[in-house]
Amino acid sequence: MLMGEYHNSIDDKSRLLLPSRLRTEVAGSTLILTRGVDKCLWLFPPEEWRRISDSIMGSSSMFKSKTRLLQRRIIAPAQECEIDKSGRISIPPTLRESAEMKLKGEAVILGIDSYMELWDIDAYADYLQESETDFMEAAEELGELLSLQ
Amino acid sequence: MLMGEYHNSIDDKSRLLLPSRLRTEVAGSTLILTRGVDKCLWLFPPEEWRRISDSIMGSSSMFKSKTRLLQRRIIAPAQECEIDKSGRISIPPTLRESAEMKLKGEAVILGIDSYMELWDIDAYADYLQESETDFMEAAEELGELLSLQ
DNA sequence: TGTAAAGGTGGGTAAAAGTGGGAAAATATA
DNA sequence: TATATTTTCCCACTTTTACCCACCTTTACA
Repeated sequence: MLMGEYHNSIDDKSRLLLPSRLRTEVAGSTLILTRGVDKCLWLFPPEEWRRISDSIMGSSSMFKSKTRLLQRRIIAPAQECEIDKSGRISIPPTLRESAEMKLKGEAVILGIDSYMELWDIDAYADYLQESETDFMEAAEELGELLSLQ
Repeated sequence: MLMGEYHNSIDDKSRLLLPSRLRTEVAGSTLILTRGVDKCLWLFPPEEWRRISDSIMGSSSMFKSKTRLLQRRIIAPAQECEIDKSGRISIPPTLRESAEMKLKGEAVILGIDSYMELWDIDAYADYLQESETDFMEAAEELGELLSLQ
């Protein structure tokens, strides 16, 4: 299970080192990188990506507007990427820019169960701050849910 | 499977380079270009185009107004186009203008499973912004779908 | 605390991808 | 038929990417 929050920097060739703790959790050297919901990138092992993309593509038609939205925001931006011999992935410029990640900038890498999230460090700080109230609410709801069990 | 979001520019001869990653996925050098739903162009491999056009023409009659609309918006504007030796297609001016794409302007190329979408970069940014709320909704629904599996 | 191994960083180089533009061919115009 | 305009084809140049290797830093352990 992927876990952990790490801060690594993107080099001037748009490469990002994946922490070795996370690397050992994913089987092969191929991952799927795409735009996430919110201002971040998602990084999936291939089988996990297949689950997501199948459920978007499966029940859908290019003639439905919600399908097209999901296809354009999630499916289309996706890229296969290889982990190089030093454990880095190379982030295509279009994807990097969509998450406001800068060359030579600090990135946050989150391990979340079966996938990873990549954030620009400032964008992530902003996100956490903006959503503090929502987080408190969510925590309350979770508390109620748990006390019922 | 076609995947990826790319930004290339249209040159002053109305030519657009198709990213090599997408080119390798389509078999031949002939593609069908037509107007898409929303302010974009659709680019199909011939067999995929046949599927779409058959399904529009098949279930329909020229004496139904909605059929005529689909025929006029999707079927009629379609053009065959060839990929040249440098991997570019030449976009006919009428189609280019229907998607607000400018000479020497930046275009967004989306790979979506079995076809491609072409957008003017500003028009695409506008589209994404306008549909942000819908996207969040669609993402929530997708989340519920996935958690049931 | 020395040494080896693993983890992390930077950069050089060759190949591939992308860009622009000239010349020839085709089409249109006078 | 001569001239102008557009389109197509091709070539050369520039930029980007992929791949590799060397080295520096941290960690683990004797």
